[in-house]
Amino acid sequence: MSSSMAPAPPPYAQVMEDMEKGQELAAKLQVLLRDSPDASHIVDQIILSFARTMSALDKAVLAAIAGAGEGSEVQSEVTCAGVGSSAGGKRKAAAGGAAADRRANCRRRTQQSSGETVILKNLDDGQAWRKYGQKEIQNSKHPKAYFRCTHKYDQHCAAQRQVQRCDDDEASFRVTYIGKHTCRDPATNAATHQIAACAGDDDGGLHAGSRLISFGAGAADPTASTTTTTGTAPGPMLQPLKVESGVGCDQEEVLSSLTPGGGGGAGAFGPDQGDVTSSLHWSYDGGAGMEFFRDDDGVFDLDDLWV
DNA sequence: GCCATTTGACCCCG
DNA sequence: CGGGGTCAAATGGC
Repeated sequence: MSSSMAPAPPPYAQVMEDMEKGQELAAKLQVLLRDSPDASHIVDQIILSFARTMSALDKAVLAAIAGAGEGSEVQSEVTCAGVGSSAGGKRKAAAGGAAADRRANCRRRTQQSSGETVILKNLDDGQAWRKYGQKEIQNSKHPKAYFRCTHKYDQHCAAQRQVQRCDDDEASFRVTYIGKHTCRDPATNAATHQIAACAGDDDGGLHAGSRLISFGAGAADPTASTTTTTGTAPGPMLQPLKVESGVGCDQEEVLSSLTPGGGGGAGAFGPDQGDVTSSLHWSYDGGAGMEFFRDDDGVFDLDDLWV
């Protein structure tokens, strides 16, 4: 967030300033509430919301300044889309030796270029993530875990996130969000419903329906894969949940059905890993007014700001 | 049996 | 060439 972004119009500066202030205050609040896992978690969410909003706003402004044109493709989405990748493309060339370049056409995202990085103590953000990889990172003590939206194929949701435990603060995680959720996850809604219960629950949050994992408090390794299965789509059939008008928060019917089976997760693994597939809580409606900053297609209603 | 996680291999980019 | 991101077979829980 370079404050030297000269052309930033007043409204933008104003918003950013307020956001930063809010984030700052939230951070302070977190210190005061560190005794309460629940409260701490909520503050995490608040901080995350601020971060995301600022990032989104920042990008939107940059794009606008760049010249209404497209050009600004900061990252070249990993699009292997059609190339029978996930569908039937089994790999297994290693053994044989015939390195079938199944990914020849796949383009990798340029580094972790764009994405909103935030430091969190809790990893559940209300979204359903599925871990697809983990890597030891060169200058880091902890590995980085890679997640994609559970509905990546279901609903073509491009959201991804990378989680890595901070080197200096073992209790915190550096979470990078890449892409936006374009899916409509039932679990999220259910979660929204649950949060209330969780909040008042002193049990640490681990509840029947809502698998809330509360980190922070216990010194226990937060990284342990407390697999929270998500209320993923019950079957191979993808439900027609996609919102059409894109507008509005996707919170309507609250389903109470959580994951049928799933779960799993090999129990054996050595090192730590900042992972945890989350599945509950609220979706970002908390920020109320913030919702209008983000749109389902990376299109921001700047008009409202530029006035 | 289904599905999420684990983990090593593969591949692209700097 | 090495690091980092992704894939997919294997593994294991429910």
